[in-house]
Amino acid sequence: VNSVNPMRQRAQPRAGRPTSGVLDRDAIARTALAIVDDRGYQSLTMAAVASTLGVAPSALYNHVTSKQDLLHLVQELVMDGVDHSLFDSHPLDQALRRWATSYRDVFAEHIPLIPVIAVLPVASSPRLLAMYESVAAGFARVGWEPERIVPAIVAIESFIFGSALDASAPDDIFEPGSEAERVPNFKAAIDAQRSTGRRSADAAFDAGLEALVAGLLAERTR
Amino acid sequence: VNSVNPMRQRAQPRAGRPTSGVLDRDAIARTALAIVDDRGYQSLTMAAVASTLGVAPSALYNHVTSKQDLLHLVQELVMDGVDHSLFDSHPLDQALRRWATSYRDVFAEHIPLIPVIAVLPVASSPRLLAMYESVAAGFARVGWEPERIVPAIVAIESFIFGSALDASAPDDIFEPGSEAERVPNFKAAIDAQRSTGRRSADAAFDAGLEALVAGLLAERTR
DNA sequence: ACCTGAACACCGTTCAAGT
DNA sequence: ACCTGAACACCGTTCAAGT
Repeated sequence: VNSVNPMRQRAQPRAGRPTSGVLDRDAIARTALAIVDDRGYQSLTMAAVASTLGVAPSALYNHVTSKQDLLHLVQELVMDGVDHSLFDSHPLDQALRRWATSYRDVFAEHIPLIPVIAVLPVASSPRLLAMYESVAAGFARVGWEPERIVPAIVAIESFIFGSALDASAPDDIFEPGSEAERVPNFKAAIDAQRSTGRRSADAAFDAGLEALVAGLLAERTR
Repeated sequence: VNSVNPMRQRAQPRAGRPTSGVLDRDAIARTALAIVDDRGYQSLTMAAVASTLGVAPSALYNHVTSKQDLLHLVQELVMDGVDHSLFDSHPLDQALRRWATSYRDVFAEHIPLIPVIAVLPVASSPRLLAMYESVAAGFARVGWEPERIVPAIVAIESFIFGSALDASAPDDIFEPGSEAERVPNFKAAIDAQRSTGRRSADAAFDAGLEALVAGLLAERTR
């Protein structure tokens, strides 16, 4: 309005290319992860990421193509917590257990990434690809038939994703309530499990992982 | 505007209580399911349900408390496709296979319901409760220790949900692309699996289900 | 009791204008 | 090349007004 207005000198950035690059994909990804870690996925909006970085939401689109793309970046960071280091130094069953447990624990904290990773082409995720190579090598080393390796990996991964989902649910969802006397077998099973003092999600993960690993590694004669 | 305007006589409903009850929870649920079945979950909006029923979106809130509540109703309809009828007439392993397969097939078509059902209190879903009773009775009948039944059910269910997610993914996501020579074991496993001609999701479900059922039903001596 | 219509508080995303 | 700011096309949900 006033061309000599001293307010023209401002701390706030104006439109136009900034002198220093304020944004890049890595900074955006880390900011997104920080938001998720302390406020959860429902708080992860493009506006929240932008405001944390001190830019307008539209500025993000110079670096990421979409929110889906942003979630891919977060997934890549989060995959760091999955431990597939044991496959070249330990027995297969031990390496599988360690891998599966760390994988479940990571994704139990990142449920909304599960649908993202499930449809993500592995070629676009270096860490996912490195993980699959480690696990595949672990199976190959003990002489598995090549065509059975991918199904085994996918089966364990499916169990992991389902278990992560389950681990994030409240503890009391199995309470049959007023219908208890109409489902006596289920009610008895619930009460018996609860009396062990363990979370049913944890007991289920342990029992399922043992069964799956034992079942897969057992010699088959069909 | 004009008090003698003949347009006051209209086909469109006005505000106020209609002479016949046009809406109820069941009609809303069936309309929602119909939209999902032929246009998918991304088309399931409160506005779409309302417009199909010929009402304003806000009218739905006289019958459902939220979209989450609407999804519960859809889940209840969809659970009808899960077959838990074999547990009182067939061997446990056969009943488990039939149950798991139908359960996976249903939820592969209803992926967005998986997070809904994972946190849904069973007391609020009669069909979910009936299903758990059947499965629990199946385990009890063959003499399982009561405290092991719920973990076994939850483990299989976790595998089912993960497998449903996996079944909905595109077929070519495992293609390592330009990174192929850096992941030789994984590449070889992918090629070997593909040469079998089966979808890896289906091979994984079969292998995993066999391993899980065999592993769970095997006598344990720890 | 149960509808309409207007409004609210968000979303992700696009794009012209600026430097 | 990379930012701002305005705008768009949605969402789910609330609520006063009406019958």
